[in-house]
Amino acid sequence: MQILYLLRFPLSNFAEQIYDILKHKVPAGKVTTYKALAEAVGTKAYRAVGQIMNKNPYSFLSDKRKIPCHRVIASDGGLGGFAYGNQAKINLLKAEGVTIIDGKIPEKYILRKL
DNA sequence: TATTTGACCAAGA
DNA sequence: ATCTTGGCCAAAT
Repeated sequence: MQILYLLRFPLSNFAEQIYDILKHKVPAGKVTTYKALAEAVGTKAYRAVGQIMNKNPYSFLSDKRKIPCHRVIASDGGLGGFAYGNQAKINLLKAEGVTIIDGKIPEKYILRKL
């Protein structure tokens, strides 16, 4: 059954690495950036990271693996996007203790090196 | 194989 | 503090 799941949601090595790093190095109460994730894998594909978050098969709603894609924000402290709507992203972050000031995430919450 | 598409980023004649 | 522009590159088409 595991194999069927993988066939249904084939992961490139790139996406898999991003998910893994995000899942293991960004705890609740902290956030990271698209850029930091890309760099952690040794690439400048910042935008590709966003696409991967958008389409990730491990929806935090339906899958137990719960890749915390709501903890990924833009490099300038802005929210970035969220597949289920930005308000949902804000709510999740707030629930984890991340306060948003004036639409931006304060620097103290951001992990820029992974 | 070629072109288009982004939840991006940095710089600014 | 905004807005624009050119660059970036994996995935999707």
